[in-house]
Amino acid sequence: MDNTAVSAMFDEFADWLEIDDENPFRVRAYRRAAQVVRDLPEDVAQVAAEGRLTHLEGIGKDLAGKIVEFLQTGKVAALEELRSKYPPTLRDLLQVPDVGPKTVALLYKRLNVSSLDELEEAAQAGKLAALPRMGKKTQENILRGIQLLKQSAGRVPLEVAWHIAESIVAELKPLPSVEQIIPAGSLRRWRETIGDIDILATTTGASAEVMDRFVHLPGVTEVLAHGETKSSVIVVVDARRKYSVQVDLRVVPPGSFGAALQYFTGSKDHNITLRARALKQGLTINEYGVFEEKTGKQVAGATEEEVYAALGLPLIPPELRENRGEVEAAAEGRLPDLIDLAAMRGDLHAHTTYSDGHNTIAEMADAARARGYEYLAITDHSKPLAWGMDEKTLRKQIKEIRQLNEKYHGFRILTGCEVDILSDGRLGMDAAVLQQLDIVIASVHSNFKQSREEMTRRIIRAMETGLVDIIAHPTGRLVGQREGYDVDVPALIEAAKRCGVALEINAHPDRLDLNDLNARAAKNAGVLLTINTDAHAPSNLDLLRFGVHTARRAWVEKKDVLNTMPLDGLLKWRQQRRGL
DNA sequence: GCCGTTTTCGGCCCGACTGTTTTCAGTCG
Repeated sequence: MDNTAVSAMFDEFADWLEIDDENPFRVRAYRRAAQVVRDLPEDVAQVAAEGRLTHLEGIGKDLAGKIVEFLQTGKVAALEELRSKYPPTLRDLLQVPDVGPKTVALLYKRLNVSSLDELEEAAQAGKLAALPRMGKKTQENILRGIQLLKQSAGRVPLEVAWHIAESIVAELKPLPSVEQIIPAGSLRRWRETIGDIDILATTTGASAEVMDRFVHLPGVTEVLAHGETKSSVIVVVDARRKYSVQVDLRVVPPGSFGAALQYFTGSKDHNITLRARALKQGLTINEYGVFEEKTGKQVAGATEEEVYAALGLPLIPPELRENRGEVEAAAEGRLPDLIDLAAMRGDLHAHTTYSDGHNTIAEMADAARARGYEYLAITDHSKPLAWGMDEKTLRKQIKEIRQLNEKYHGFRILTGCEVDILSDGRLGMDAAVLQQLDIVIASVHSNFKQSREEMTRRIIRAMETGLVDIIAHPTGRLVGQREGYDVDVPALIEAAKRCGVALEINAHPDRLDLNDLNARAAKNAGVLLTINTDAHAPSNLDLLRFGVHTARRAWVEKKDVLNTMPLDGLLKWRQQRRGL
C-alpha cells in the first residue's frame, strides 16, 4: 500500500526536477527509486522499520531519508518546496505525447501555459508555432495528443480500477453484516478502461454499518451520496499518474443479488438485447429479478445462472456481455469454452538485467516456478536498441540459461530474444544466433510514424524471415496514452496465418495489445495466439490475468493459445513451424 | 542522487527519429 504512494512521490519529484532543468542523472536516480519501490515484493514501511532501505538497489542515504520522512509525515519538505515553484496542473502537460519537461518549462515561461486547457487554447491560437524549435507540425501533433487524452479522460486504467475495487472489497468483506460482495460493471467485464466502479453487496439485516465504513474508507475524498441502499464516493489514487474515480456501492436483498449483479454488470446493450428476448417470452427483467409480465410473479433473481436460465440461456460469462453476438450464441448452445488463468502453463515474454529488466534470469525463473509454471522464456531486447543485446551477449545468456536449467526438474527456462524489427523489416540480430533459440519474439520499437503501407510491410517481412515465432504487442498502442502505429491488422493476421507465426496478447494493462477485437479477428482467422506479460520484474508476472481476461473478451479458448501447451507440445510446435 | 572505487569524484543504457534548423534539441523507447 505504502509502496505505491512512495513510488508516486518519487515519480512526481522526478517530474518537477526535470521541469526545473535539474541534472538528468539526479532525475534518473529518483525515477529508479520509484521503480524499485513499485516492484518491491515487500512493504516498504517494513524495510524502513528494519533499517534496510539503503540495501535496496538505487536507494542511498538521501533517498532513504526522504522515504522515512514521507512515511512519518506524509510529506517531503524538498518536494513541497519544488511544488511551490509551479502551478500543480503544470505537471499534467507531461501526459501529452511529444511534450516533455523542456517543452513544459518553455510553455510556462514564454506563454504562461500551466494546464491542458491552456495548452489547447494556445495551440489553437497558433501561439506554439512561434516558439523556438517549434512549428506548425509540432503544434498539430500536440493538439492531436490532447484530443487523445481527452477521449480517455475520466476513465481509469483497468489495473488501477481493480486495485481500488479489490482493496475496498477487502475492507468491507470482513464486516459481520456483509454476506456477499463483488465488483460489477465494466470492471467485471474487464474492459481496458473503467468509467466508474460498481460494487454490489448483500447484507444480513441493516446496511448502515457497511455504508458507514464505505464512505470513510482511506482514499475517499468526497461523498456524493450516503444512503441505505446506495452510496457514492470519489476515490483518489496516485499511481504513476493521478486518478480520481467514482465508486458506487449498492446493497440489495439476497433474493435479488443475481438479478442486480446481472443488471449492474451490463453492458447496457447486452441488457437491452436480453430484455427484448425476455419480453418475447412474456417476462420482464430489472435489477430485482425476472418477473412474469402478466402476474408480476418473480421467477428468478438470487443468482445470475437463475436469471439467464429463466430466459432459456446458459450463463454468459461477463467478458462476453458486449452485445457482440453472445446472446444468439448462448441460445444456440455455441458459447465458447473460454480460456482461464489455470490453463496457462508459462510465460513466453520476459526481460532480465541483460536488457532493461530489473532482475536476474534466476530470480525471474524462481518467480515463474513459484507460480507453478512449466516454463518461462527469457526474451531480452536486441540491438539496435540502446539497452539491447548483441550476438555475443545473447550467446553468453544462452550459456547461462543452459547451466541454470541443469538444476531444475519439471521446469525449464527457454532461451529467447525480443528481436527488434528494423525500419525495413530486417531483424536486429543475426539469423545464426536466432536459430539457436527456443523462442524468437519480434517487435517494433522505433520509427512509429511510418506510413501504414511501410509499417505493414515491415512487420510482414519480419514474419517472412521464417526466424520469428511470435510478433509481440503487434500494434504498439498504449491504452489511453498512445494510439498504435498505423498498421493494417487484417493483413498482419493473414500473414501470421500464412507464416505460422503466433500473435501476442500482451498482458501488460498499459498495452493489452492485441486488444479484444483484434484478438477475436485473429482467432477467427485460425491464427495461434500467445498471452504474455512482458515482465521486467518478478511481480509483473502477475499481470497475466489482464491478458487472459482480454483473451476471454475475444472469445478465445484454451486451444487457441500457444502457452497453454505443455513444454513438449510447445517445442514440437516450434519445430514444425520452422520446418525442422 | 547513487555507485564503486584508481576512497572522493567521475560516470551514469544511448541511438533513432522528428521537426526544426542549417547543425541539433527534445522526445522516446
